[in-house]
Order: sequence, then C-alpha cells, then structure tokens
Amino acid sequence: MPPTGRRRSTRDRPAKAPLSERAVVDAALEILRSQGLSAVSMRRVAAALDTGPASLYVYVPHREGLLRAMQDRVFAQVGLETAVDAARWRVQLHALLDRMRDTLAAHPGIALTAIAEPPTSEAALRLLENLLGILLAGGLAPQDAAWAADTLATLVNHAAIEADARDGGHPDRAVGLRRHFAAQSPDRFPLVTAHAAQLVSGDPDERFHVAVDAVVDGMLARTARR
Amino acid sequence: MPPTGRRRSTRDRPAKAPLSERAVVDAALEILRSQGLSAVSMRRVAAALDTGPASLYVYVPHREGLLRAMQDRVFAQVGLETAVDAARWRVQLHALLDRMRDTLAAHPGIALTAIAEPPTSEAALRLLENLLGILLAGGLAPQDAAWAADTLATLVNHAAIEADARDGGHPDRAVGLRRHFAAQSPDRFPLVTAHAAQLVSGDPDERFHVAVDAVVDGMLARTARR
DNA sequence: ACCTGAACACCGTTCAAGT
DNA sequence: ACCTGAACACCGTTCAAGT
Repeated sequence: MPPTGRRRSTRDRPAKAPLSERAVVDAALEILRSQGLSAVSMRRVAAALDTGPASLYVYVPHREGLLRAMQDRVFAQVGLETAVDAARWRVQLHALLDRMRDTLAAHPGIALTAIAEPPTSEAALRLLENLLGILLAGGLAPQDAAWAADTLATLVNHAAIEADARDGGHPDRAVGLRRHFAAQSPDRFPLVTAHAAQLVSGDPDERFHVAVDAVVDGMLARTARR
Repeated sequence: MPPTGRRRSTRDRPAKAPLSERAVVDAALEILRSQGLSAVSMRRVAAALDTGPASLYVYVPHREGLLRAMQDRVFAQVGLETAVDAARWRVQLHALLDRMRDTLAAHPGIALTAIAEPPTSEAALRLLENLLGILLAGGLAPQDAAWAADTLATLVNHAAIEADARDGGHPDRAVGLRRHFAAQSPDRFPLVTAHAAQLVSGDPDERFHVAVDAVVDGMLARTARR
C-alpha cells in the first residue's frame, strides 16, 4: 500500500493502523502460527507491521517480553469449566487439561517458553483457579490439590511439546523410536529391547490421559492416608 | 603461547592440542558451566579453543549437534543403581531420579534441550534400562512401567529446570510467588488466594519427591486393577 | 587434503537525529 | 515529544582461497 498522496493531519485517518501492543502481539502470533517460534524475531515482526525493529520497543520491552505477552494471549484462549461439579470432576479435569494441551500445541514453541518461565498472568491464574476447584471437588486435600495442580501443569506442557514435534516433521516418530529401542543389543539393554513395544505404545492422547490419572490417583491415595 | 620458533613436521608435537569432538564438547561444557547456555555460541567455543568458528564444523555438524553431544555427555555422568533390589526399589528409584535431576541442574539449559528433543543416546538408554528395571522390580506391569518411566523423565527434566531458575537469580522465588497469589482479589480468585501458602509450600526436593511417589502410586494402582 | 579467513545473511537493542 | 534510521555488537553457516 503506497503512502496517501495528499498530506493530512496525523490524527486524521493514519495511512496504516497505528501500532499497539495488541497489534505487535497479533503480528507475532501470526508469524508463530505460519513459520514457527524461531521466525518470531523483532525484525520480522516489525517488517510484518511495515516498520523498523526499533519501533517495537515502544510497546514491548524486549523479545522475551513479547514472548511472554504471546504466552499470556494463548493461555487466555483456553476455555474454562464454568460449572465445577463434584459428580463429574474427573471428566471435567480431563476436558480442561486436554483443552490446555491442544491450545498450547496449536502454538508451537509457546509451551517451551511456559516451561522456562511459568506464566503468572491473569489468564494463568484463571486456569489455576479452575484447576484447583476441580481437584478440590474431587476430594483432594488442599495441599495435595496444590501440588497436583503443579504436576499436572508440567504434564500439559510436556504433552503439548510432544504434539508440536509430531506435527512438525516426524508424524511416525513412535515407529522410528521403537525400531531404535528394538535394535539395541539385548545383552546390554535387555529390558529396553524386551519392552520396546510398550515404551512407544499408545497414542499421545492415551499416554497423556494415563499420566494424568496416575498423578490424580496417587495424590488421592496420599490424601486418603491422612 | 606463541607458535614454535622452529618449523617441524605437523605430526610432531603440534603447538596446540589438536581439535576433536571431545575437546569441542569439553570447551562448550566449560562455557555452559561458567556462563550459561546462551553463552554457548559456535564463535565463543571456537575462541576458547583458539580458532575460528568454521573449524568447529569438522567435529560437529551444527550448533544443535553440539548441544546434543553436550547433553549426551551430561547424561553419561549420572551414576546408575547397579544392584536393583526389589526390597529397596523405591529408595533406589528416588536415588536415581535425584541424581538425574541434580546432574541436569548442574548444567543449566541442558534439561530444556532434553525436553525439546529427548535424547536417544547410549547414555540415555542406560538410564532408561536402569529406570525400567527398578519400576519392574517394584511390581509395575511392563506397560505401566514403560509409561511411568516416560512420565518420571518428564518430572526430572522439569525439576532440573526449576532448580536452574532457583540458582540463577531468584533464590526465594517461592516468597514472591506466594505474595503474588495472595495479593489477588479473593472475589475473583478465591481458591488461589485461600491456598496461596499451599501452592508454594515445600522445598523443591519435597515437591519432587511427592510428585514422583504420586506417579508411582497411581501407576501401581493401575497395575493392581488388572 | 585439510583447514580457515572472510563473507553472507541474519540477530536484539540502543540512541542520535530527525519530524 | 515521539518515532525510527542507522549503527553496534553480536549470531550460525558456507566456501573460496590458501597451506
């Protein structure tokens, strides 16, 4: 789009949409979606907004701050369980965690940043509040619910990263991995070779589901022991 | 050290130690230990070895390959449980996992690369073999042991990353985090504010220990249900 | 044949100079 | 006063030219 031919006051219909944190984060998320995390550079985001890299620093303190803002926006997209119901708490737990995982997986790289620096934004608090509510409804003692929430968040991030890797290039990674395990010397790695199939079995959804249930069941047992 | 004054055959006492993959990885690990992951650049590693960055590509395919080689070397440092004993399996499990976590935490950034791309090296196989052996000794069904090993590896990586963050700058992150939770509006986040203390309670060792036991107990329950 | 200096195509961030 | 072009100090990787 060429600059407007006639000069106008700056406030009067600017030739291009004015920059804002929103616009910067939107542009960055679009690049993330289409080209991956490593393509989200200050320079490329700036170019997408038709400006120079220096202009971004008005709205974002540095690249890490931009990444954090993107992370917040992604977390805000996750729908909550609005009516926590003790009779259906485990179903609600899986539903919430699956949505978290899917949303993170749809934004490759964001889960990795969430691991390196756990979010404390409002959106993250809403998710934590919701998660705690479900776990308490399930009968976990407050301390156990708090610790379980932390561990489950870890599992969500990890599952999202695995889903990233699966989408990006290696759709049948499990097959290659099983071959790798099975191809080892049975003398040196008897268990790995004997259980190669089990080590890679289950689709990612099932593995995630099992891990979540194990954590919850283990924590429920802990609560019961008091 | 200046070049030798007298010319000699190249094979005869070279002026500086000849490069090798070992030497490159050693230099990179030294930089990692003293300056962190982001300081591990091809150029800085090369400089530490008194050469130019191009020379590294003879021994390492690219930076990512160097990182992987470093990761392998770190995993190889973890001591195994040499005599798996069904009577002491849970103690052995915690001992092994604690050593894995501590070793990873002593090399900041390596755990993050291990999450992004799980290692399949020989050293990683030895750890998996050992871990599987302990879990099977504990009575887990093979499928459950395999899945538990995966989940436990996730927890180890995560605990190591948390330990990294604690060492590097924020020793009392828990305090700040609790304040952050407690400072929220009780109307909007009743559970988070009410349980702020529980959310951050326990030292990292205890939290890790509890999470590991929860996974194991949940998986044992799963085995028992069949 | 092997090694590497120099170049290429990028980075994040700063700040003086312009409007 | 606000914005940004241009510069600074880095990157990873390649390859032609040298030994």
